[in-house]
Amino acid sequence: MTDTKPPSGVLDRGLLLLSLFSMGRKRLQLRELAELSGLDKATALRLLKVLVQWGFLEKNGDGAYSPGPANLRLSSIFKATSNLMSRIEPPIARISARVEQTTSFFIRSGNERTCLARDHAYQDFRYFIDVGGSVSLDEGGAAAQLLFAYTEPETPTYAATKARGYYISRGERNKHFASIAFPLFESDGSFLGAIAITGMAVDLDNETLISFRDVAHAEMAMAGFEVMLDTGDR
Amino acid sequence: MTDTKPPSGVLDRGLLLLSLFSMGRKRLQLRELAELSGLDKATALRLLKVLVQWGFLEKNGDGAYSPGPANLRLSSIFKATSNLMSRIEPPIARISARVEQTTSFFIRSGNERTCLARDHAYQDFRYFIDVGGSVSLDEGGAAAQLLFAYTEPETPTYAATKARGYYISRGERNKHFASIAFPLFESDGSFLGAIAITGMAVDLDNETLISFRDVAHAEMAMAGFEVMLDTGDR
DNA sequence: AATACATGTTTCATTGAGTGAAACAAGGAG
DNA sequence: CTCCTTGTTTCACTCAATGAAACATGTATT
Repeated sequence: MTDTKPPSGVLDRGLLLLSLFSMGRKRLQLRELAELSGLDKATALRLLKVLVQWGFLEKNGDGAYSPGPANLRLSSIFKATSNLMSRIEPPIARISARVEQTTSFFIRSGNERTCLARDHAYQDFRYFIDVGGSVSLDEGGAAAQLLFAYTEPETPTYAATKARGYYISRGERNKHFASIAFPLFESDGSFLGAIAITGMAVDLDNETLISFRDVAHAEMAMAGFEVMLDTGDR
Repeated sequence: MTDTKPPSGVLDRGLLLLSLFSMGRKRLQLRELAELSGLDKATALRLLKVLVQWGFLEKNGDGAYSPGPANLRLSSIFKATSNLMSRIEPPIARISARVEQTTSFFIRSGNERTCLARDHAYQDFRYFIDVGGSVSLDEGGAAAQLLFAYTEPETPTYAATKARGYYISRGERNKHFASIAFPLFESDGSFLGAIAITGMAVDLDNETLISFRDVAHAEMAMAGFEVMLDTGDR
């Protein structure tokens, strides 16, 4: 119920409070925020006032807090700036067109995965979260497993995933869907996030999914990204 | 050149750093951030590290900072939560359709105005900033004048604008455009922001603009907003 | 090459801003 | 009316934030 970490540093604590909000917890009141963050009520209250003052949160009539308009402002600057997003959208769209399935790019953001780019091919499922949306990593899915493998301390399971280079999930989040996820690296070898290709489980056996990965690898490589880490064979 | 206020409070300072970014200043380096905020280099550096750690900023290859993906996350929660935005979009769209001009809703956010909603009617000018975008109030425009009038201490000029109930600008920001802006209030009488209707100056004489305001007033009233403050005639 | 300059990073003694327990206030529920 | 929950204010103590200075690194200028 309670998080086990009350972080030190005023700014850390403020940003922690902000980060407690998610699509699943859009509105939180003082008590919940204090509980989830592990902060004292008085401390949380003081920080919240500042966050409201700057428009990063807003206080609703019933006393609950929710994200404010300042985030919209910064988000649109982020979109305009992020060369990652403008670089990644074209190859995502091409992969999506070639495999005729939904292709997404996820990054880890705290303990959630955020969808930075997505192309739906011809399908128009409303099941999928939108760009900018995020879900807890604990809810699983191929992309979540992959993000864990590359951002958590190494375990045998994670090491296996990394050695394999992809993760396939069937019915993990929704029983009718199947996904393959694989890592994406910057050209300097730094880990960026997970590409996931998702479609109806009945259409996609494992062999097909792996062939999709090959298609995606080729497109991403052409766009200047790395898809496999050098294992240092020199 | 330098801002005259180095605010106290660690969280304040951190959020100040975030708020320095705008569509006009998408990327800032440590020196600029320290200068603009009035903070010591060392202090700014420490705060920036935290902001990067949580994904609110990211450090680009050349050492410059820019807003990070955490903003995208919170922005999409904001959009999903803000009943203001979901309430205001339909009437904006209807006004836009009826007057066949671009209709926007601006709020004041610090010393800038942020576009919370917009409908372009049939036009597709790329001149306009997007939803979420913001520009300094000092750059003027009808919406800026109106936001000033309702959020700054009263002066004769501001009082006149409030008494009139609208503000018309011609060629203030761009010589080919003309706008009319008027205030929007919550049903409890609290000030929300400015509605602005903008189009080509040649098409829009003042009489036309004022008739647009009447259209907009009717639509906004139907959507449950107040458009004029009671002058207390009881 | 050598020098000067601009920008980023680390260190450390000082102190004042942040902390949290407790008391207080304001509702709501039973 | 009383009990319980949630939000707000107060205040003495102390730890985390501060900023000057030294250091590192990189980029122009001569």
